Amino acid sequence: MSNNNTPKKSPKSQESSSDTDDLISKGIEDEAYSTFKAAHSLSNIYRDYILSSPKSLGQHVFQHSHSERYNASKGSPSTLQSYPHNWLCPAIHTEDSVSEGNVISHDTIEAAKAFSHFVQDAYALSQINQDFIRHENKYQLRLDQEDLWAKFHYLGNEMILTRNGRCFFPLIKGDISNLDPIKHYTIMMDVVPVSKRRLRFRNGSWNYSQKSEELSPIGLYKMYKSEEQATYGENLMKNGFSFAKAKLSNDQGKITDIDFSKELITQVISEDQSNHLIVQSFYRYVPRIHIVEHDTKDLLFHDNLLTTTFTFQELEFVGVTHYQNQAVNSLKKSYNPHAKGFKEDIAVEIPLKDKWTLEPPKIEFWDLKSAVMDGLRLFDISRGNVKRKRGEESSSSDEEWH
DNA sequence: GTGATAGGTGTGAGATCG
DNA sequence: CGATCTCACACCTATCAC
Repeated sequence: MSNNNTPKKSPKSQESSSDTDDLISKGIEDEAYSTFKAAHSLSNIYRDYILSSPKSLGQHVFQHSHSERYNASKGSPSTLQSYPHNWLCPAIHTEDSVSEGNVISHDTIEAAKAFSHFVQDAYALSQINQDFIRHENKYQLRLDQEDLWAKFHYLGNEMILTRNGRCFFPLIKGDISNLDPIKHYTIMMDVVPVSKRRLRFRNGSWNYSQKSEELSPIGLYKMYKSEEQATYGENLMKNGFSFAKAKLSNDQGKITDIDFSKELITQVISEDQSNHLIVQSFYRYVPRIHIVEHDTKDLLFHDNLLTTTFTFQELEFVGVTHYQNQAVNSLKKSYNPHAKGFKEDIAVEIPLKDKWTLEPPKIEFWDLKSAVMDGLRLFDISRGNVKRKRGEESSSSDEEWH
């Protein structure tokens, strides 16, 4: 695409796909067009939410605005509407268009505005549906080897990353109760960044790196299905769930970019069938476990799928290629049966307790699309942040992040 | 129970990167 | 030159067929 024709119509999401095609045929400068396309696609998704599921969208926007508070001087959902459009859509702009001072086309800005209008509409709807936001979770999720997770968390857990993928240890598996025995459920997991900045292990503890490090984009955000595919609640309650085959990899060659022209949810959940979750070393992540409820055996992405998300802070880990903390290394060797050959006689120093238990998890109740969008947003922020120029580092602390 | 095979571990030397 | 990554390796468990 090389000519300079700019479309006269603003790319509002109400436009049909033929309008989009029209824009393509008229031609827009490459980078601006890809940005516009992403924004346009997001606008459509938000419009769909408003039309089909105002309640769940309200919840998502509440989460969205709430967690974006580090961008605002003082953030709360009630201040959302008072912010300018570009505050509401940080994920729309490509890093290059913003951080390197390139001119953003009129179309990009219009698309961004269209997007944020929908966000604002959705937020207004959420005000009417506060009861949904206050929904009380009914499921109960228990992790296996709770005590072990708690001990690793006490030390500051690390997970080894390899090109070919390395399993989590302890394994992420457990039991669920209070499901409807005759309904279908799919259990999913994603791994999202907790910190915006790179870490270093110095003098026996993890600290945030002082250097402004240029890191490659993290790439693919992925929602990983458990080994138990869609099944009846009865089976899940009997057999539990397991992510024992999920592996962590640092091989960015395995990353495929998300194509915003496709149906986003379908793409994120079903296209990549490998068991690899790609993360970067020396960043802190946390796995989230999602219980997705659906009426039929097939997981229909376009339906309004009730999703309950559990985040245990004790599952946080730093991705590493070699263990940094000797105590974590020793504890892994003590408990992982596959590392028996390296087991040491010296016990790791951990305070004695009657029982090591987990804190109650953070529970979010929304629909699957919102959960996926939230995961994408977290990765986008991480990506945008590492590309930020020196001196433009957000003044927000990482304590604010979580 | 036994043996074969596949695959999950941490190790450490050397390679690579900035 | 230090920090980080890669790979082959020994050692182990898990699974399967017999």
